[in-house]
Amino acid sequence: MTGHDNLWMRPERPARGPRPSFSRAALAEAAIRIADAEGLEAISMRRLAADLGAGTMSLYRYVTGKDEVFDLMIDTAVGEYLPEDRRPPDDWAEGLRLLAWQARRTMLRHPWLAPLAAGRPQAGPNSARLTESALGMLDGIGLSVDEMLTLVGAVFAYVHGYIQSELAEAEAMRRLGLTLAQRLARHLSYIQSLIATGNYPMLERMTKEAGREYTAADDRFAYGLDRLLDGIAAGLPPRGETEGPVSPR
Amino acid sequence: MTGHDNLWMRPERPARGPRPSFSRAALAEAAIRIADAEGLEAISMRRLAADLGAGTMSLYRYVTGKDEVFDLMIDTAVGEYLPEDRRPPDDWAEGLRLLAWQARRTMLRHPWLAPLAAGRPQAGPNSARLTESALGMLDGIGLSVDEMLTLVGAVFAYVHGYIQSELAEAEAMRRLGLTLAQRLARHLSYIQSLIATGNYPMLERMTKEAGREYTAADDRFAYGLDRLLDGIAAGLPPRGETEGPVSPR
DNA sequence: GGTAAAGTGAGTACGGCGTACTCAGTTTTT
DNA sequence: AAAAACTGAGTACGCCGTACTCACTTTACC
Repeated sequence: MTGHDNLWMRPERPARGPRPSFSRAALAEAAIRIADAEGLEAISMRRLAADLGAGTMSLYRYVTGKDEVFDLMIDTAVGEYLPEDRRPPDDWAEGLRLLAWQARRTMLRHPWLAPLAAGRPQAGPNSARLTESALGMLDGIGLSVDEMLTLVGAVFAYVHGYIQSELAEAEAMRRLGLTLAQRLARHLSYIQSLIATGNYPMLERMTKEAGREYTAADDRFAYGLDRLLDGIAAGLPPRGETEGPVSPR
Repeated sequence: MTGHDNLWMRPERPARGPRPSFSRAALAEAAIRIADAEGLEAISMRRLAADLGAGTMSLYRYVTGKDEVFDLMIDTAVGEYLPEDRRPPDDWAEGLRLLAWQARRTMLRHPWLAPLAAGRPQAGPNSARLTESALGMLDGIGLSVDEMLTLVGAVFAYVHGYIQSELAEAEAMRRLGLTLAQRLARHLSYIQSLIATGNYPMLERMTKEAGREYTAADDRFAYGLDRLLDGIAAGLPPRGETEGPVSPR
């Protein structure tokens, strides 16, 4: 036990011995490439090692197990939330909105990210930069740190939840049949049988009226995000005062 | 191919042949019992069959594969969102709030539910009842069906996202060390090393100021939910008019 | 009441997985 | 020169999902 049981505390280069033949970043990149192309399930230690041109068990010199591979992937991808060149807007709500949209774009580009990140707390360097950035946006508007964390947590909860449902929908369509029509027909016949009982008036309306005005996934995402930010803003203390009507506790 | 490739359309009792020795409901219950006690990973076809006192391959008479086991579990658990005895409140926001709280309570009782349900669209009978109920709450306030779906989707996105992060936190604490102190120390030493660079002023404040006022997970959940519902309400068309300032498109 | 359908537990098998362990050999720092 | 830490290769264990067969029992229909 060297005392470094945390991935991010462990030095990447050993004190002595030969130079490792690839880097953590390369490992993360290779894993991300596989997951992007073939899904999360395609990642195995054997496959990853093969892609890196390494022996399977050599990976365990870089990483204590598969979980740390996932940690590396997550933190690398989370880095894409934050473009380094642009400074965040002055308005906190604008800043969080921008962050949310960048997060969504990243999670759509890496469909494995949202489901994977949802299940584990994040502690890597890019996650730290993200937290730093988000909290920085809220600095100076009269909130305590605890309140800031509650507020940011609410926004990210929505973002993660929305994107996961968006991805699940897309994934189901991609997997079963190719066409939307096929997929609907599959479930619709069951829903029709429910409607026939007469106990589902709203579902009946749904089958008849839904889809009249097509709402893009972008717009649905924007709707919830903007309502949430509106509601938060309405509850914040007005400028100069320390207590608002509904501040995040 | 009998034509019933949908689990819910397939008759539970065969037209001929002996009575199956257990029911779909019993299968779902057994799986839920395992997952509640030992986590989702503890569920395997072999284990599930053993618990049911059945041969492993006999399960495939009830279900086409493990995925359908999950579908059964999800739909059974989702049934707990909706207590049958109580009628929903007249106010739509009150109704959705209540539903959200019931969903959260159920997902905390079954920690495997949120991660599992997030990844797949739901099409079972209880999911249908849930959709029916949620849409019914929004009936008569001047929204189209598409708008209702967008609105409900936003609320559930938040609920799912929040609970998953809540569960991830709890899980990480349960798994690593038992105490909160241990877990914090593990990551804190890394965060301290970041702070030492001077580039993370907000993280520095966080380590010093966070936790002054303890915010219960319940309160944080309520905060985001209530802000979201507030924001939605503020955007809805006022009574009697058909166009509001920000209606869900 | 016979027949066909659909259930049953048991067993075998295949290919994949994470990961623990060994080994002989090489590279780098002290 | 010595020690540390890397390397690919190989072996092994115990899980997993699920496909397939077998001899059998139970039930519904004609």
